[in-house]
Amino acid sequence: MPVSAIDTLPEQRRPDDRPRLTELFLKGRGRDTMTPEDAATLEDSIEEVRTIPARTIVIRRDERVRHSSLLLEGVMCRYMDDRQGNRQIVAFHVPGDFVDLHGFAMRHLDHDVATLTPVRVALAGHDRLERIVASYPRLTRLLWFSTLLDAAMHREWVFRLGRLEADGRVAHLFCELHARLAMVDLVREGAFRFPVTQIDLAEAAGITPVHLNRVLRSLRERGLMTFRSGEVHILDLDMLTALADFDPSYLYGGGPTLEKQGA
Amino acid sequence: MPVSAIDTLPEQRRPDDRPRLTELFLKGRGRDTMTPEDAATLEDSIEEVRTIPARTIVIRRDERVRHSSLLLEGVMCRYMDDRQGNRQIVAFHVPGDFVDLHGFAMRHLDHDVATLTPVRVALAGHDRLERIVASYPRLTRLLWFSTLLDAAMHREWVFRLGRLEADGRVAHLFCELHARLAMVDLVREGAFRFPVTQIDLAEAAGITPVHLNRVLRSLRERGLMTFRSGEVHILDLDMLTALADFDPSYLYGGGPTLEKQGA
DNA sequence: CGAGGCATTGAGTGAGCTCAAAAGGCGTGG
DNA sequence: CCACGCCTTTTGAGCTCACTCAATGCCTCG
Repeated sequence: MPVSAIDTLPEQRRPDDRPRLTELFLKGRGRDTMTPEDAATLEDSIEEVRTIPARTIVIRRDERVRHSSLLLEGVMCRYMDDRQGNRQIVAFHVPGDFVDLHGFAMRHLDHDVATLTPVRVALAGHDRLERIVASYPRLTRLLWFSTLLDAAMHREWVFRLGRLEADGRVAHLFCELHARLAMVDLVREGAFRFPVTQIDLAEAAGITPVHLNRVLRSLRERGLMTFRSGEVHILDLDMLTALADFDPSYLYGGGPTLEKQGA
Repeated sequence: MPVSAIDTLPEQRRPDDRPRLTELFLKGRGRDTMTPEDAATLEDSIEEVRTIPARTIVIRRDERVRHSSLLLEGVMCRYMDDRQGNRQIVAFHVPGDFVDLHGFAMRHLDHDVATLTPVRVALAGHDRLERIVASYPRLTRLLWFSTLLDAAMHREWVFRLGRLEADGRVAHLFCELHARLAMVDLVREGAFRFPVTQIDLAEAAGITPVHLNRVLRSLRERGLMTFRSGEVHILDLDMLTALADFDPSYLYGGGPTLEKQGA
């Protein structure tokens, strides 16, 4: 359903918003270990800010990419289609996520990237990232780490799809979104906006839209959560967590350096 | 079932096997873009070679890690257990894979790592990798890329579990293994060794061992492939590929620089 | 030779699917 | 402003794939 064409509305970058654009990057995951110089360097890698409409394909698989997108506002996703056109969403992205940073090291992607809502993204040029890798090892490791966070989420999705039943999958999905959005301060009293369709959720949970609808009804009737017109209300996080077998530690709250045990 | 305890048998490193240990790393995926100096530097990061028995847990989740393992021989896996003890394998590893290189940038892992067969691994110290990041940007990007390859495989597993039915999942798994093992020259006339149990395969495919067994029978009866006593024979790769909706491009044969299309 | 793990097969059950239909929401054009 | 159309959401009915439970055979190893 996403129409192609990158209808971009380039914005003017004002000098005074310099330290602003990347402020959500790795927030709650070790951003604070970044030196002011690292932060400024990262900020300098942003060449442009774009506004993109909802339901737009931003990058097609196999396409050569020359910049990476830091999501500032809105929701994006990455997905793959099978031969019959059935879609599997492999990642949701929320503000603060470097959506396609892996495109820097991979040169081209193995999946499509699209917006689900209208978004604002900050574009980091790969030539500038190249300079970071050449001269800022600590920042380089943080960028690397952030792509590994995505990999950790992928693993958790594998777990979700491999081991959980439909209600657990949906619960897990919302537990993850709740935790991730909370880290960038987008949750208010257990509620957050996530304006996607039930079809999108079904394509991420690996179930049919019809069954997803039934699962949502069940979760609502059990008093665990509601999803209505893009608004999520978590009513019983403990029960939802238990149903999802959810353990947020894969999100690396605190960042890479936070140790759990000795040895 | 894997017993804990790292029963390691440290080997003596002979000076003459210097250029040998890392020779499978990124083979078929841009290893050739590595300069001799890069290759030597990588080789120098290896501190030790270990032999580890089958069914041994090598790294437990949350454990602080100080070196990363390049698999030389054998099969390893990464997995996560749910609260009831059901296991989901999230990755298989074959020779040439840097099994837990992500542990370098993450400091601790969100899953366990175990051997499935007896293995030989080369251990790269994180302090030496740190020096690579500080001084060898091109090699750093290749290391980064190799962790992103794992992420790409994770995504494909998400697709497999989210969109395929049991026979497709199993077919996909074997298509991937076939392609990956072929890259490191471990396939002979469509046959390769993969000495794991049907239980392991089931834990990777997200189905029960009983059903996996039925699927294997079906694939065998349809003349697509056989799996017997750790030996895989691909009999009809085209049909298997079609059944699996398999497209090997996510394995980045040729490496990061190989472009597919312009723009 | 016995024990334990793995592989295999059967029978019955159930979660999630397909097919189908209808209601609600929203934007566009007459 | 209303009507239409399209997409999304919702619900029902029947079916199927994969599950559970169970039993048996096989193979390896002590």
